[in-house]
Amino acid sequence: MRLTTKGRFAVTAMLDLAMRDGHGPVTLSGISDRQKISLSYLEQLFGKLRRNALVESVRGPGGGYCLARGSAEISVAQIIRAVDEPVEATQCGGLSNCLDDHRCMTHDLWTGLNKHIYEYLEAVSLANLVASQNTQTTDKISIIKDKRISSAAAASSI
Amino acid sequence: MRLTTKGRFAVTAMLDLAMRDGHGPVTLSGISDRQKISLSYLEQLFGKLRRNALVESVRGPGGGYCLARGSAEISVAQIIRAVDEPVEATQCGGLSNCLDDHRCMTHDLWTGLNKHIYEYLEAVSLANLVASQNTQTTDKISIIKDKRISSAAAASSI
DNA sequence: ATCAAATACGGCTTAGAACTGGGGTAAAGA
DNA sequence: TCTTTACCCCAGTTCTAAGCCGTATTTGAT
Repeated sequence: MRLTTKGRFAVTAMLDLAMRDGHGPVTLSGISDRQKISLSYLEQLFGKLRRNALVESVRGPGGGYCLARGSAEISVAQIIRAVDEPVEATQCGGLSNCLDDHRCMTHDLWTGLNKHIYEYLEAVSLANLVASQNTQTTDKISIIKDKRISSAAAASSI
Repeated sequence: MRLTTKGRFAVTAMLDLAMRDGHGPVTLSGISDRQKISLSYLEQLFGKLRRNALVESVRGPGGGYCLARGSAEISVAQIIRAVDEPVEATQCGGLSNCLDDHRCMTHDLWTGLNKHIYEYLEAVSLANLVASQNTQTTDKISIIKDKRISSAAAASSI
């Protein structure tokens, strides 16, 4: 699984949708204003999100986008997978044809890492994010504490 | 923290180094042959690794690169950080200037995610990888088992 | 002492991905 | 009919990924 700004933009936009869930369709220009993402880029991203059945669209005045399911049923992993078409992580290309020794030395490594990250992101739903958004104050305190502990790491803006 | 093929190439190359540690300098052209990474790209990557004090170079015939420390002292996170100069994950740019409500909605989200991934990669050293490389057979079995459990996820080559 | 080969080192160039911007068309409501 | 929206396409820009070539430096051979 790749982790780039593209996926983060998509998650940000979907979180914006989730926070307005139940109040009718949300327009892309609204998301563009609030989240400072260019409108045409949002159109491209939501094209993929729609084709992956994560959102539904309504045309015409008062139209926009809605979540295709409940926010608890949509994970961060699903969003990133929808917009970030997966590139082969290992050199072997597939799963089975890498039996010849060192050629796929790192196959196990990336398989394990991908699995770990994937499981973590799969466990985080939009509903989780909305909830943590609403308890922002207490969260921020705990995050500041964390930053102090691993200050060197945080400073380099990983 | 970004996760791209660039970082994976760097880890693969460093793992090649680690497996030959103690047998004198390792040439980039050797790594290029074994790992199928272009020589010029390796040169670029090792420039960064050297400037980040992860490897040491020896010029001239018989020269090459050695690990700057023991393989147990070098983590995957350090390698990725060395070659993948960090881009700002959040829109706020910094840490403190994002108090105005929804503008940095996703700040906490990415901070938490980055922390999680970083800690995982920080815990994996080159020595760990070399060790798992030597017990390859048993590892592969356990990985195959994992694949079966989350088969849908693995199939999409995350 | 000189030459040639091996190697690291650094600047330059190309391919592709990540965005940005604009135009036009279709649907739906006012 | 007019406006607002999604939807589609293409062209341009900027940045990263990846590859290429010239130069400096060391070593070994002559």
